[in-house]
Amino acid sequence: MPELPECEASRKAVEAGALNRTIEGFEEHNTIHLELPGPQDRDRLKGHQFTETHRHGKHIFAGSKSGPWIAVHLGMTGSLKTFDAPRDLPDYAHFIIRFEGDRRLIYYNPRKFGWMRVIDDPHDWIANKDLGPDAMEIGDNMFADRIGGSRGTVKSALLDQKKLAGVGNLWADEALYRAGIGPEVKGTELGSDRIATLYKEMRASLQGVLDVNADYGKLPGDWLIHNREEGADCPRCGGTITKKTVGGRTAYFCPDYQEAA
DNA sequence: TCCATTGTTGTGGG
DNA sequence: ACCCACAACAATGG
Repeated sequence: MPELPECEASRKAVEAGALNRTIEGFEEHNTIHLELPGPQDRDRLKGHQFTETHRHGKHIFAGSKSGPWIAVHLGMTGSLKTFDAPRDLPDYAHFIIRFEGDRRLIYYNPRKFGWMRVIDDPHDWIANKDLGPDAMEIGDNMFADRIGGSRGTVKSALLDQKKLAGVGNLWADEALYRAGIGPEVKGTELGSDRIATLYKEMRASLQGVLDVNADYGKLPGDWLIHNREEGADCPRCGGTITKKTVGGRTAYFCPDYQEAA
């Protein structure tokens, strides 16, 4: 799932392979129902270069001081990669920006939930979107206010992009697991100690995934990510991993390791 | 056939 | 007015 660390891996791919080259053209394949830049926006991009990238939560941006920017949302299955004149692209390489020298930036998205738009400025755009602070940028006090002040479940609060941008279903579960907090605990039931623990463990979860560039196979075996199956043994206490819908999403957690209230 | 995933949107309750 | 919960929607493969 492209959450903050996976989006960061895509941002890095853009940073490494798609900067400082003039945009020459576009290709698209099987793009029905996928929101992409239209003819006018493509004309705006053509002839410009991307010179910098930015990421906020699950949104990725590329552009330059004076030129247009692209804003990208990867939905649930998207990714960005660069190639030199690739052949044999899969069907889900839906949109391609072609730069000088045959370099290509490819927007993959098998499930087609997601989009790419052309915008003027990422910081203005973020400010107008009612997005919360990035989960790796937010400070401990603001985290405590936003998550601890939530009357709903702590899991719903972590997933709310207006409170905190970047955490999705997988890493919300991982953070709660590490913190020993049940997903159905209310934000307002968390004391300052447990909020502080959750803040620390959320950062540790995200940083751990960032450190392996979102290659899950490189994460330690005692992470919940490797045990997201009903009835699996909890790698930390020997309890049983349980599956339950919380806040409309599937939560996996260990009722023994994670306190209910 | 149903389920899983995401953000958005609309509705309704407190 | 605000906060929160829930359902529906989009595409697709398992």
